[in-house]
Amino acid sequence: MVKRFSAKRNMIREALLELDHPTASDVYDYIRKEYPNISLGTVYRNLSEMAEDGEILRLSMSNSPDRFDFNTEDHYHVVCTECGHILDTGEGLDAKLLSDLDRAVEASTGLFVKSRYLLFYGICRECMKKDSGKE
Amino acid sequence: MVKRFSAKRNMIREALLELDHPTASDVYDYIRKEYPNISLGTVYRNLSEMAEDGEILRLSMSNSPDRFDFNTEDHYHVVCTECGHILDTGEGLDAKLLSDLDRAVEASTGLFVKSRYLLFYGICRECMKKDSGKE
DNA sequence: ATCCTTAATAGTAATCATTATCGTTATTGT
DNA sequence: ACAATAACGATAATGATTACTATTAAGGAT
Repeated sequence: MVKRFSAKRNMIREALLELDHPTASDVYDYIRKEYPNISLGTVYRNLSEMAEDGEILRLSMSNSPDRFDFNTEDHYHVVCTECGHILDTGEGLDAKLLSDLDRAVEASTGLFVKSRYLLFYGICRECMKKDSGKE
Repeated sequence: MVKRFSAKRNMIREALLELDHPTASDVYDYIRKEYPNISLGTVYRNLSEMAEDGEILRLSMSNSPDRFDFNTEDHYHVVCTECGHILDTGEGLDAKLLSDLDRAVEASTGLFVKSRYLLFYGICRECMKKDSGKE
């Protein structure tokens, strides 16, 4: 199936650059401000295809809609449990640590590790400041 | 809200012991074989409450329904991308490796890590044997 | 520049997982 | 036994996502 040029797909790319780990509906809302005639289905279809093609990443968070990331470099995500903000780890998350972890998992399970999905939860800097006053 | 005895909840506990990381509907089907009058809503409600209470774990896999784990010990999960089988890591997944990883993430993001969700993908032993014949 | 094939779209229906509602049932303390 | 209300079954509702269908529009061939 040969890919054709699509203005909508480019708008979606632009939205991904502009927004921070947006959901499909974030992207939809963003584009709709300028071009109210885009369809939510189009957003979902394009995001899914782009993720399928490896052009973007799909992040599945528990209990909330999937999010998408234009950054396909090897990196991971952290979620602030206070404000919900999602941050990227720098892409050089110590490769040795990760491969040691893979080896440990392999030793423990017998499964040959091909990839991993890591998500960290905690308190971000901003919320730490905000919270230090109260409690 | 004081918890009362519930025969259905005990059936759900039993199903969790019997089945391997089941979804809510796996549990429902399992119990229904013996007690066809159980309601799917009851299964969902109990599983959610038990997970909320920390009696069991809720695992959210991407693109598939949540799964539940009676084992609340500190451990992680690996998924075989061939057969879909979910395996537990032994619970002693080198605490030092994990805390080193936390520190690396903290250094990279500024977020103070409180917990993590780790999922590994790969090929399990059985599928490795099966596959070694072909290709 | 026009024609053809079919990718892409808008609009909407359908599906899937999950939660909420509500009238009834059943546990447990009095 | 009785009253208060947790738990239940049945089913409606919600939210996220995918599927369907008729229409539009890339872009290569004529």
